[in-house]
Amino acid sequence: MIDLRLLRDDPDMVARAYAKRGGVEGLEQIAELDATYRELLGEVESGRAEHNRASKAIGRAGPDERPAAIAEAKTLADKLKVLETRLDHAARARDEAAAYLPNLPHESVPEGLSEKENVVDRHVGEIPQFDFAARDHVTLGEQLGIFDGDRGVKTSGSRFVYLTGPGVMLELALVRFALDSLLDRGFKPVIPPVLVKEHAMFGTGFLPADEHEFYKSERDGLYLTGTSEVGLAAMHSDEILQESDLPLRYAGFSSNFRREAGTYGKDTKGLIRVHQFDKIEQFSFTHPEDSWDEYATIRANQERILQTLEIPYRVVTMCAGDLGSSAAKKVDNEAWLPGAGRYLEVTSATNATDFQARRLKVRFRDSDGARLVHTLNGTACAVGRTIVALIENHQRPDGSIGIPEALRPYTGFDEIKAV
RNA sequence: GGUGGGGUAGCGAAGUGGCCAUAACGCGAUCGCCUCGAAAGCGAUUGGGGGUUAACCGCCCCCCGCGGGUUCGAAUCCCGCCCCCACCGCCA
Repeated sequence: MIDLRLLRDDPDMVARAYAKRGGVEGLEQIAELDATYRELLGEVESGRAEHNRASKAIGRAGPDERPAAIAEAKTLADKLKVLETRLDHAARARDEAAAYLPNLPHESVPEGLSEKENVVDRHVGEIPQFDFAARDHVTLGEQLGIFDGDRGVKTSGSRFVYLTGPGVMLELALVRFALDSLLDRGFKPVIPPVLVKEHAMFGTGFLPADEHEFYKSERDGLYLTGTSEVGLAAMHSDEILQESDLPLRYAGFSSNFRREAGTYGKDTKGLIRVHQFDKIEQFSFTHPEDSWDEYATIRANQERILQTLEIPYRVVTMCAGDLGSSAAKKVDNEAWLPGAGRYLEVTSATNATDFQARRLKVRFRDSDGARLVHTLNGTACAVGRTIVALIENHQRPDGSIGIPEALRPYTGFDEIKAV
């Protein structure tokens, strides 16, 4: 949710900002709905004031004045009821329309309407030069018993896998490694609920826009989250935090569930695009003035993890048209996959500014009263895709995988032997 | 799932149809007085959202778990839901 006052005070600025993302439909209507709402609100409020006065007068009235006073108050009450119904409709119409408005892109976000216009900023790390034909992660993974895709399909359908043997050890090692690299930087580990109420999905901006992306338990009215961001963001909903407690930093670990609707035929094998995967996620609640510094912190953590794992990657800034609904800015790191011969998104960092905070009502108190915080999220380690990048980049001619130095204390072994 | 009790400010808690909503009372917090300093004591202050305003002041509206209803008027009465506590049942 954006601040509708912005739309009220400077509609051109808002329209220009949205035009950068490809425009939004019905911006003028929303402005009109808002104006109608406020006009009605004024009428209702003065109606209520009048009625309150009449009503209170009854309490003080003597027995003979009472019937007349009651009759007068009743007339006012009836009139009010009609107005209040209209106000109610107006508020609903405005809020429903406004709920679809995405965040305003930050000025540093490049122009562009499709992912083709995302900007590659930098390349980091050595691309490995193999003197043998590099295998892709599907071949390596099934050969080495890291995962079992066929049985995943048997049990749960396509895009489900069993992670097995060394795959499990690798996952647990990566999780603990990523967690450790955040703990000493003030991130508190959290395993959030992955089944959440509608308000959490709405508050993070995944609803109403991306409904089709998520599994839902209709019977209980709960959604399976596609990222621990949801549980972490909602953790402080309806709270007023202490200014001195900011930034609040969390390292969330959870399984994530995505329906991957509309991706039929894309990455159907292996760990790249699955309905269920585990991930360590950074999430920060910050003072609004500090959120871009925090953004840099989160991104630095992401890059450090990739570098430490000796995975080459490039940094891609999303253009305005490719931003998620809550994002003012989004930057991805894409790992190079020597086997597949392409780059793969392995991390993503978003500054949602006050967009989620407004919907979730997460505020802090300073001398001006309660103000909205900013929220940010960024992958620390998406386990499945990191395993993909890791094994493709650290494969050896004989089909074994070398474990990067920094991960060995966590795996307890320094290679996955060829079989 | 059943029965009983409960959800009011940062916390505890009073209030069972108007004179009780910034809301009694107590605690905590902040500021001031006192003090060399502190404690004690005394005094003051101490919620959120919204409208009006260029902004401030002011004025007004809304908020007693959530949503409906009854009434001129609801924290208070009625209905539904959620959550907490206790016991029972069921399950690990």
